[in-house]
Amino acid sequence: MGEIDRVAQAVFGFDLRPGQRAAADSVVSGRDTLAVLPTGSGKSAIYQVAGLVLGGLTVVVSPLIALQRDQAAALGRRVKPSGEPVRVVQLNSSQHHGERADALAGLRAGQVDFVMLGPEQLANQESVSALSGVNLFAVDEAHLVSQWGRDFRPEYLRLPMVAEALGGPTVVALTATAAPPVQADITRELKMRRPRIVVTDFDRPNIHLAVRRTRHDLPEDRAIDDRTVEVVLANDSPTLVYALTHARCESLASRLDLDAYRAAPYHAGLPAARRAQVQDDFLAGKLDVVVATSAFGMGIDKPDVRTVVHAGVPGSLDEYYQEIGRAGRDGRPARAVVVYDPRTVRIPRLLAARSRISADTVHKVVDAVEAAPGRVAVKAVVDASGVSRQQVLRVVQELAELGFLEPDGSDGVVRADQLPPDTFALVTREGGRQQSILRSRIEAAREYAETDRCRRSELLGYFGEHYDPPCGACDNDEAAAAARAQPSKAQVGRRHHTPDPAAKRVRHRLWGEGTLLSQDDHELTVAFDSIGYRHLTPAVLENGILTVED
DNA sequence: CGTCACACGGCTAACCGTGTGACGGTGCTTTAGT
Repeated sequence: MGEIDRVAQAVFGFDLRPGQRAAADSVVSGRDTLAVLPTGSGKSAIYQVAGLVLGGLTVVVSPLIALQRDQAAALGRRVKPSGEPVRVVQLNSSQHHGERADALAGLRAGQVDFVMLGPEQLANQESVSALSGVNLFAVDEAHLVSQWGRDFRPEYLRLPMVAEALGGPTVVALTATAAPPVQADITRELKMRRPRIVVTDFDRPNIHLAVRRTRHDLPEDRAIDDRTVEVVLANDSPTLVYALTHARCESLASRLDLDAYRAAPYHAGLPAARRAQVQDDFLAGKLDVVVATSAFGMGIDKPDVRTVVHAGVPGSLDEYYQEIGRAGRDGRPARAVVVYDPRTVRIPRLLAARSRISADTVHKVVDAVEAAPGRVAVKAVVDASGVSRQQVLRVVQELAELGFLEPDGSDGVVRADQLPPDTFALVTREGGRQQSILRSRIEAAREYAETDRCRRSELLGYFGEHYDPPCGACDNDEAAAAARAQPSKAQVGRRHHTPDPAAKRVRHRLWGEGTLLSQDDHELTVAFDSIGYRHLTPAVLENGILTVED
């Protein structure tokens, strides 16, 4: 029995499962590691066990203060093999002065095993300078690096610089969902060195998949609400409904409330206390239905959610899979239903368009950077340009990726060179590239809703996993079986699917490199690094437009 | 970007086309003032 198993047993009282074990092994041997493991499979055990085996300080980056708090509380109850308690501290803005001072003092004295914090804390000199002896740098919910780093929380993209400033510890990134292009994005953005990627089977066979169309003769909102209520009534609760706007959350929750469900809305427009109450009530079984935006879900571990309904298709299948993954964690049958109305696709489209950095912002930031000689601090650029810190960080990040700037782990931006005259055009072009990736992800989600093929096969195909249809547990397979009049049960259970973590890399004459996700007689699906998802005819392989790399 | 509610003009009775404006997600932080 190795050190890893001993620590897992002695400290946590369980054996690691194969995926956890493989990831922990890789981390302990010093390899940067990305672990893509299904929700509820104990991803945190990986950095916890590996951190204790490696010794020293483990920095854990986690997106929500509530998650940091939960993890710290759970970990702080553990006792090391030496008999000492595991020492965990947090750093965030909700702490009292004394609490923060104690945490910093403990860190400076080198008495801490784990520090839990958000990426923003790592832009804070006081926090960073207290960290020493860091042997492991863990990024939880790592898909957010890709999902939020470019716009919403740009501090996510500064993590690799901080890790380097901390002496370049081993990096472990953990997530439940990441299609191959997202995996590539995470390892690239975190600047992981020769990353080992551990991916376990994506399929959740107990979740039945279906899509219901709305009535097109009704106004959009009414059409969605009607069909969603119908679907909720027809399925078992507890139920989680995902809506795209606050207004839909409110109207659906009140309609379901009238239908004698204990239902509540949940979105970022509600006061924090109310949100906490809804979450607690849902976990405690005091609510049948929560109607939420994407704000709901991270850190929610409720095993008996029977139904997840999407009132409108989200902006990507990555988000979709993340959200339906909250159904049926107890392994018992559960259902995921999309209420599909082509009109609602405008919402993800709008949000994608809005996430683009404005030309005006790019101009102001570029001007401010050019006007200051040598090393410029982000704060100085904020003051000089009149642009918000968030927006400045986004432009600075783009300039860094283009190789014009070298940001460092502090608040500084190091100018490698004079900015070339076409800087503005290059940043804009990069923005256009990001836009086309976002649009292709939206289209892939829409295609999932519109397909008449096996949904499991389509969904897993998006994640680069081959699955031979039919699954027998989706609406399309059931409809096909019914159409054949003599449904053959022999099909079910005789299925073949293989995780394909080493999906083939290909090169297209126009679109450059990408990952081949699926291939059959009449269609190839490729996720291109430059433009996102595209469907191609197999002829492109024969005429050499697309070539497979070794 | 796209949908929809509402107002308006046209023009004489109820309604049609056109124009206009409102609306739309995710969290940290930090500070000023109750």
